Amino acid sequence: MKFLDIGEVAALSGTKPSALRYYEEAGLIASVSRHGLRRQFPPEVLLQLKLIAMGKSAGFTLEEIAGMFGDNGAPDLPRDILREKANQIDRQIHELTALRDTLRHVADCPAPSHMECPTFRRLVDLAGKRGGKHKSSATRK
Amino acid sequence: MKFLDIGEVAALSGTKPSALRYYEEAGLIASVSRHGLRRQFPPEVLLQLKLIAMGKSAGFTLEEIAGMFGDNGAPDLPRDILREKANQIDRQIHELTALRDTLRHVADCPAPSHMECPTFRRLVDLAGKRGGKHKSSATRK
DNA sequence: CTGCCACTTCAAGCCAACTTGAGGTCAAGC
DNA sequence: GCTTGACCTCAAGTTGGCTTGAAGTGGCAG
Repeated sequence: MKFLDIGEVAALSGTKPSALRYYEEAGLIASVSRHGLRRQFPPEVLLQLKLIAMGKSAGFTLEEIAGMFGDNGAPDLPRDILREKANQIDRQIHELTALRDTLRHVADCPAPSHMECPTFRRLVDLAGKRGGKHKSSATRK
Repeated sequence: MKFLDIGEVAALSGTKPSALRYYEEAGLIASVSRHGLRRQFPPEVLLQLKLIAMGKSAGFTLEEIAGMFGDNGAPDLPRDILREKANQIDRQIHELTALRDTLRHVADCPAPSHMECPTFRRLVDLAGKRGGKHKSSATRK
């Protein structure tokens, strides 16, 4: 069994050792044993880290990510919850698409003030149209 | 001219007054005057807040967002920078799409361990393939 | 056997993005 | 003309996600 030192994982994944320890603490990854004091990570951890990176980039908190992928590293939840997460992400994709298109439009639109440009307004309107829950703004307390 | 009280803006946008003041402080939005002590916001601020929300959901910091949209509220940057931002977002959309598809696949795949499932691995691999800059992980100091 | 150096723990620090709280102001309705 | 309540300021607190620093440990090359 070829296990990995924290430094190797760091090098291979681009994640700093301190962050890796933090992730282990938070239950997102797990080392299988110790070699002396040193954590030994199974190679799968690299895949898990990729998933974690994806989740972060999706705007999920580490806690949400931890909930999304079980201790074993692979997604491990009731199917309908997974689907709900997927839909959440889908909504976000739509928002991002609108933002991307808005920026692209602005980069090409010759109008003096974008606020007046109907295309601009339509694009922006198009954004928020999706129910708008996620973990944002006005839902707390 | 019908200007808006901070409370009205809050109600209409779903952003708390404290956050609005914070945004003003940070230069993301601007009030046009005061009525007594009270900030008076132009209606455009609602559109700006939508753009800000989009930017946040895209994972940009407030500072980046402030840089993306000029004081006037509309995007206001050299075209190639706007295009670069748009491409950045595009990359993120690809990542999110991969994550969404991964979750959906897992929700439907009957394999006992996803780590073994080739479809799963392919989906995950598909994610990171895009150069991977953005403001993530291994770029700091 | 001796160092070296990559690791270890633990506490404290840091940044972003807000929120909370105390104490104050002021225009509008009664 | 007084109260009320939505606003104000400013300082401090909170949360998430790490990083940094000090002090210690232990496998392995020489």
